[in-house]
Amino acid sequence: MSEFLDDIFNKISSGKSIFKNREVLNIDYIPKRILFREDQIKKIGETLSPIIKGAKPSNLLLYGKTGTGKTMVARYVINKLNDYIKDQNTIFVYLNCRIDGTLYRVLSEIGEYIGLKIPFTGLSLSEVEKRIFNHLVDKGIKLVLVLDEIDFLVNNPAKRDIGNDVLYDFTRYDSIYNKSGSNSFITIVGISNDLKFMEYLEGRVQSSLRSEEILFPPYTVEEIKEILKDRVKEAFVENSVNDEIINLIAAYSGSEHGDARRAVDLLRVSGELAEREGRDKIYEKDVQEALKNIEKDKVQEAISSLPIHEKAVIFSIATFPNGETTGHVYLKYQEICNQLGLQPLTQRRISAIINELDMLGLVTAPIINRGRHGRSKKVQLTVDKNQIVGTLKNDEIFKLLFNSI
DNA sequence: CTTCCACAGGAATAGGGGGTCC
DNA sequence: GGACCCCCTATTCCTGTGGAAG
Repeated sequence: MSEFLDDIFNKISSGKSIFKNREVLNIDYIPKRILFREDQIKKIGETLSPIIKGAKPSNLLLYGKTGTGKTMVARYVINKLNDYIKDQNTIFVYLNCRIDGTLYRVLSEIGEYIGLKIPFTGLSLSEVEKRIFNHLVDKGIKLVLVLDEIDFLVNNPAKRDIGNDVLYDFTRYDSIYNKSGSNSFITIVGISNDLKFMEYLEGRVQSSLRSEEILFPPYTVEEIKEILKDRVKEAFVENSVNDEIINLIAAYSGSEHGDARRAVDLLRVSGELAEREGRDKIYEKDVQEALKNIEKDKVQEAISSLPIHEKAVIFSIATFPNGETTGHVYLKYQEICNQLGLQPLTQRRISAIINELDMLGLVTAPIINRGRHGRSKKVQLTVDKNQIVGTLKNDEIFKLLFNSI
């Protein structure tokens, strides 16, 4: 047992690492020079530049799919801009609306950034908003608010109205709320990878929010290669990653829609695999292995963090290799609940859970019409069944199910 | 051309858990 | 302590619907 560990640790400590600077491969690393995004950087810079003189820049929207560099570019420009700003009361706030989760948390986070203590629950949204605005007016703060994945504030039908209301208030702050002559303002930089995002926005919010729009196209495979080369130079010891490996990674990750984040991630994991074996070079098999690992980790993480009923549902789905209708999945689910001693939820709820699993990318659930046989969803696993079973075997409650078979 | 299946998915509601404010 | 707030899960009730079977 302990020789095992010694073995691993020895390899790492004695063998010289193939990494020179691992940090370069982190998701939130901002490189010193950014490739293939000059136009976007320029445009954002120009739009925001009035703030250097204390004037309000117009609002801004950044569009593009995942891994096209939106976040990185936004942060890059803001960091640079910060160097030019002497005014204590000019504040840049970056936050990710999806990670914060709810509108309330987004607001309280904003509050925190501008030096306001907002309890993490208990207040009404309008109260939080009022406090933020009052504080901004009092201190004369100039706020540039970068809202990453801003679509999360309005793409939830249940909360769409509230999301729109709050965004509207924020865009209106300068003219309505702040009439007392202080020169405080709010500029919003929205980032979205959902191109349908606009449909969720009410007209009144749209017009003020989208005064400037900047598109981030997917990277081409060639561009991804260049990006990878750039990172390799900084991150790895010389000669540990050759061009073939770079081409391979670029091909794997770029073919779909030019996702640079995925490419860099793949590079990092490949490197880690090679390092773990004490090698000084990345081989092709490392990349393949890394590809598998990334997928596996994602699935495992997604499933193990699921609530118990959702686990039961996905397990039910997993028993039908060719997809099944909601009704049959529900019957199977009830069966499983009985075996586990669980009170089954209603079908309505299961239907919603299936949709949630769909959103997580674990299943597909397109609606199908079977005429006389009604209308349903054809629910099918998109990941390997063995991964589901494997993960659930380690689950405290699901273990019972497998032991009894 | 009509029927009618097997659900989808919206709306209203409840309740429990987190809290603040006065 | 009471009024009130947000968040999330879940229930009940409901109306809507594409197309094979008749």
